[in-house]
Amino acid sequence: MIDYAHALNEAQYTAVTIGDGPVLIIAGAGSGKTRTIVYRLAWLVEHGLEPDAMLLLTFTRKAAHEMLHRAGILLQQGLVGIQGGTFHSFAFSTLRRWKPAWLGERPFTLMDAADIVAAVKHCRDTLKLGKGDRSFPKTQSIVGLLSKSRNKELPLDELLRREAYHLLPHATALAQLQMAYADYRRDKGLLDYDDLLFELEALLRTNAAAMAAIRQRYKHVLVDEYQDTNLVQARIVRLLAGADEGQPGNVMVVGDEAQSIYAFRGANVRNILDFPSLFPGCAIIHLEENYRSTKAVLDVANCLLAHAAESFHKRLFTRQQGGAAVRLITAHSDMSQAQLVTQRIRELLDEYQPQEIAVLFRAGFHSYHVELALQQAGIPFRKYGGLRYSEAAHIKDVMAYVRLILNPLDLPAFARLAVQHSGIGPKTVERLYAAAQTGDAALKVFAKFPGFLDDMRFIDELRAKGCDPAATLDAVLERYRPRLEALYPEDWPRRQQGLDEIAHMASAYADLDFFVADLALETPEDDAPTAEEARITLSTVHSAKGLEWNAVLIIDLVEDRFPSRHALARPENFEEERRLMYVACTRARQRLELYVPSSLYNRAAQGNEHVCASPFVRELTSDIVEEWEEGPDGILFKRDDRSRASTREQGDCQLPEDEVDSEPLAPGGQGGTEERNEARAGLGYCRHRIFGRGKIVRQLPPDKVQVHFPGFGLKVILSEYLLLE
DNA sequence: TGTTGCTCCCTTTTT
DNA sequence: GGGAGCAACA
Repeated sequence: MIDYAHALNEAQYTAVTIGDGPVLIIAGAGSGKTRTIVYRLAWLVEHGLEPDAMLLLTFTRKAAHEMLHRAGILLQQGLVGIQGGTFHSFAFSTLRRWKPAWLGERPFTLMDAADIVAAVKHCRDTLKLGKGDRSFPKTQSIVGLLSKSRNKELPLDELLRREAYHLLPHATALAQLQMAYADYRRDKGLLDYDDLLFELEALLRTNAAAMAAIRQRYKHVLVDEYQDTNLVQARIVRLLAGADEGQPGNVMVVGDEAQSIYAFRGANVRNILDFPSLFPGCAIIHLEENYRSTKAVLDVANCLLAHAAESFHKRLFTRQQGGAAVRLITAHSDMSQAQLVTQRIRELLDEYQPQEIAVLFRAGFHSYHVELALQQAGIPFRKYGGLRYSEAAHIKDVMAYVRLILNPLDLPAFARLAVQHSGIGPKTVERLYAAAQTGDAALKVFAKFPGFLDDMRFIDELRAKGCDPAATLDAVLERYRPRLEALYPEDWPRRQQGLDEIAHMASAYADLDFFVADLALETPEDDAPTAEEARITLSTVHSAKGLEWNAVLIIDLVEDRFPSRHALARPENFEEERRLMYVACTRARQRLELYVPSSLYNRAAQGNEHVCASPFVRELTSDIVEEWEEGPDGILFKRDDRSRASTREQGDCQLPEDEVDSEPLAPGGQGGTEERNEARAGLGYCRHRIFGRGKIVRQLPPDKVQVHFPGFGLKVILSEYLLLE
């Protein structure tokens, strides 16, 4: 038997050994949340619950695997049968078992990000929406809006009113697109990420047999990162627990509202706050002691939360005293920042294993310079977040074959293959696709493109053979090889390696459709269990969620980057950036270093552009961070307290609130101003200091100017001297 | 009419 | 580095 009382603190012990019924665990960063879930799984098994009667829903598949693995070790037995994974992967496997009724006999395919973009673009082109209109949003942003409207469950026009006021003139067109895109998926048997969740909910509500079978199977449901669930996910939890039928429900949810960082995709903090009222009689347990970080790290984290608009009534505490001081490092530029980071990592490598070091950043492309510098220094790294592995062109090509084998109606895949043959463009694709559906009339159109006809025959053969995933991938790779060499004469061997990796992964699957779905649902990074050399980690903060390292370096802590410039439009977005910064800092166990470049290289300006330090950094007082600065010779030196005060004044671009005279901007107004005059300025907005980019609309004598901030939907009068640059 | 090639512009976060 | 738009070519 496991000695639970000895292994856990009091609160953790209560959580692990609590009886049936709903439980809410509020777990601060580093408070042993994973440990608690792992022991809970083990405890349930020790107390007679069959492993396959548990459902563990986590934020990434990796997290689920990790927890199941650790619970298995505790119990000294493999935990066969526990269903663990993301909401999306659980939805996929459930829907595969109980297909949505509207599909009839047709197969369905899960779309990946690229398919969704291609589909929406197709709809946009077909409807001829926004042709030649530069103010019409890009396909990518449209995809984001459509998904957001579903995730937040707001009608599109309402969403636009709230979050994209400037797009209101296009509301009708976008609504049209939304419908066309829905029809498109329905016609072709395609599901996007959001469909998975809504179809699962529909299934649980309407298919009594399926519901009964699922309820029969899962006696306990555990949900991790509950603060990042959206409305439909919360309803799914309710349905699974049977709460709608008045049952108490054996459901344990774990989360931390201070770490909610997915509001942008519809996550709703209300879910965790409202849990007690939705599940009456639920037990609430707080895990507050931090076991991860030193006091120096927690001081910084607590300082960030203390400045939050919403109070979290939360301070992390630790018994670990002191620790290395948190360093705040100012570099000349993003280039020299990369050099400093690389140099510092070299030093840290004397002290830590590579896998104990991470560099974190707000957006994927921010790490570009650091990647180069590390490469030159010969320091191996692995990057998470940003551009995905499966989004590489050659991988998409190969997967297009595979998808067509599964679902002949998959238009994005069909188009992808077709346009590779010369002479086939968008119009011909449509004719070919239509012909392919009707059968015999096909040959005439296809005859002009024998290469493509061959492709189709090849696909039909493979479909008829019904090969296993490994054999299918082998056949497709062999066929694709000549094209790969022709397309990428320089680096095809590297790409071939990636393809071989994909083929290897496929061999772990019995069913092709699960393989395709998994590729869309999660980046296959946790591969390489081989004796590969250890690497340091580069990661977006979002992808670093739930992970921890001994040494964490956060880079590009400047305005417009962290917080992201997109977060300036609304105060609540700004608050999410703050929580994101909090998440980033609390990943560190022993060492935390914050890097602030004073300038960023700007290609358009052909030079370095001065940038202000992130407002989050400016909040940190000199008693909790140790300040270092890059000297003219590129060597770091420690700054004394007095010099700090003056640099802070200089870096602070706050505008006194009484200087701001703002009026809401009429929708559609002020489109396409020719003024080349760009201004950066700060203006008081609510209680926050928010900075953005605006255009000078007109000069107002003697010393004021009117500036339009598209991001705010505002025109403001500013004193000229307050403008930077 | 449809395809291909060229240039300009912007670049969040994820299932 | 990729998407969108525009102009030249088949």
